[in-house]
Amino acid sequence: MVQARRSSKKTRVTSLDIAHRAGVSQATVSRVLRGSPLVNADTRCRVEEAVRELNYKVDRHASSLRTQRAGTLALLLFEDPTADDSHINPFFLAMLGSITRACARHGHDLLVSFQQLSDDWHADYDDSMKADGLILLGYGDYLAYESTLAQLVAQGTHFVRWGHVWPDQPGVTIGCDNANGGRLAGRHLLQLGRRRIAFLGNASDGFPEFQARHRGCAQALAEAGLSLAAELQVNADSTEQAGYEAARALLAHGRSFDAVFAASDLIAIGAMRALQDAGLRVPADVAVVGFDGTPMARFCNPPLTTVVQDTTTAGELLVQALLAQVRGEDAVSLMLQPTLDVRASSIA
Amino acid sequence: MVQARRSSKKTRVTSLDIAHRAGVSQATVSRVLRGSPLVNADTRCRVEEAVRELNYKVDRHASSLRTQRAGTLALLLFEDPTADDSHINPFFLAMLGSITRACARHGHDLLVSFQQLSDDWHADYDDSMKADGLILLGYGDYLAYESTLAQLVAQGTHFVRWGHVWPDQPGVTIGCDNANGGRLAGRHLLQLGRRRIAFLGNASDGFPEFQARHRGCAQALAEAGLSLAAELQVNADSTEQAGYEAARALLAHGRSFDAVFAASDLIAIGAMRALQDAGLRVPADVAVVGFDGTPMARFCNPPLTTVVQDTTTAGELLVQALLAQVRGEDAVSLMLQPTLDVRASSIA
DNA sequence: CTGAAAGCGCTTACAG
DNA sequence: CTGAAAGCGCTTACAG
Repeated sequence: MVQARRSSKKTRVTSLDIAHRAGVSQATVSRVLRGSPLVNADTRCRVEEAVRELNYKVDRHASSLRTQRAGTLALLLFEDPTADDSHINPFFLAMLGSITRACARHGHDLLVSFQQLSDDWHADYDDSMKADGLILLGYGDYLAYESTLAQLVAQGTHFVRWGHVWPDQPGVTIGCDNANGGRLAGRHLLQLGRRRIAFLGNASDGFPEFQARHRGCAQALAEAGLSLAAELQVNADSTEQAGYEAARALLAHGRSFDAVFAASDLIAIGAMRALQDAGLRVPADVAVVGFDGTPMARFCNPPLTTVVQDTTTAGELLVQALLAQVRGEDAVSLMLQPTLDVRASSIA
Repeated sequence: MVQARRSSKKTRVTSLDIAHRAGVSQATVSRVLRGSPLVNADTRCRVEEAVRELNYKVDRHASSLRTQRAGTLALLLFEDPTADDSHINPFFLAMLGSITRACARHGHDLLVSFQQLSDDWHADYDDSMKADGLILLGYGDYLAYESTLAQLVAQGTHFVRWGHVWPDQPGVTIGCDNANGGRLAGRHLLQLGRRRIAFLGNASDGFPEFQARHRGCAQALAEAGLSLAAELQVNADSTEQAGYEAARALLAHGRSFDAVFAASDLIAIGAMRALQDAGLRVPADVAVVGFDGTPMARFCNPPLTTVVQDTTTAGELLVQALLAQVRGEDAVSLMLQPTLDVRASSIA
């Protein structure tokens, strides 16, 4: 099989070309480029000039082959297999953005890959040396891939995960204090005089983040001597469609409620539409609070009160924790504190 | 500087280990893994078994160093320097998603990088062999980087660009038929009986895509013997904020209009808010049409009529065109036809 | 169909 | 401070 060469391109400039031009050995060129202090200032200048003149760039493959380090991290984004093509969860998209920037700040490249939880993805990126470490991001049933995490640890693969933080979890996890986020939402609604709060979102064991949001909200109510009524909880995945349907189900059952705490912004936006379609006013009849702090929350009508996860900090911490591991240092799991953005969906 | 080794990890399995285990030469292992037909079926099986048993993965750096091909594409996303961290244009985020998937389908990895137009980015990814080719995506003033494109061509860098398609452009561009999109929007509004159509978006030479959308809409009006009034055009970047301000400016001037065609969904969503804040009803008083077909368009209130760019097809075509170039084949620029999604922001 | 060997372009002890 | 040399792990003519 004949592969076309990049015919239009001049033959590649190597460190040997630089060495000739600068009148030094190839080893010295390498030292200059790696920033070694063992180089005479004059020599350094000559080499740097040659590098500039010939527009030389170090070959990453040769360098990585030698050093056994890729200078690259891989982001594996796990998607709900049912997700349609254009529909990546906006929260994870925001995370992708902040992780990309964090990688750049730390001088690393980022490989991005979308995966299904069911895939046999494993540590392919790591094993083939494409990346020094993995960042795992995603939704779907946590239980489904817990065993894979243990395997990654056993193999010595460097990785960090964004998600719910448990006490004895395999590997390093950075996550949001979801319970506290739920508490913020609950207290806010209580302050507004709401008493019958519905929770929309899957609160089963496979979805520990949603579960913690639910638990936190329940705690806030308990502090006030109230409780989150079980019949006002409806399961929903994190999609607008699921939120719409969950709110419809709630209405269909004829149960009275004066507030909705949705486990995600998408669910909240879907729920608001269902409420409005049913002739209810938001927030006059039903106050709505979401979770995530996605850009959409500002644009919907009415603008959505939401528990904000700071994706910029999250991305930075994920990258820092991963690079620490790569350097052989210890990294620990930790939780970020969310904040509440109050908008018109909850206050009149 | 002492670098910690990945101490917890067993020493790396190489093709030589596989060769020993399978009782063949290392060269044969490589042949099997590359899918060479010059291997006995039996031998192939033995090698494949050893690969499985030892969980061997080809070292990408060694392979790429030898073949001079990275098996990786790089996506350079150019951002408005003023963009705040969490605020990547949702249209480009959707493109990122579809490009990631398209790369996976074609067996390539994707490196993602955010860049500022002003940066001296150039062809770093290509020169350092990190990627076989570049996908350029972004907004901001086109004129600002046209010369850089010519330079890429001169260097023989493989790249494709998403953007406005001109007749004699350097390199390969895939883009939307923006003029036709503008025509779709214009005709739609005319059909609804609207006559005084405002255009929100920067229609200067530096923004050829917006300009084409404006031109197309003007043509639709011209076909009906009408015209797009110059005093109803207000510049706006593609942000919700800019859309809000542009609509405010329009209202402040006291000019009458019964429809808004916004150059992007973000502009449209901002404009809708400004109109509603001013007590106008959408669409009863003013019909609004956006451009892009972002997910947000469905969620806002009222849901937004918008000219849809098919990001899935766009991503696939970008990757195909780039890989064709990498193989040494010719690739040509082409335009995708947009469609119109009619929603409640234009029809009652 | 298979093996021995060269070589991709670096980095880094080692010797001076 | 600098150079000569080994070697990272592959792929692919070349010879059989």
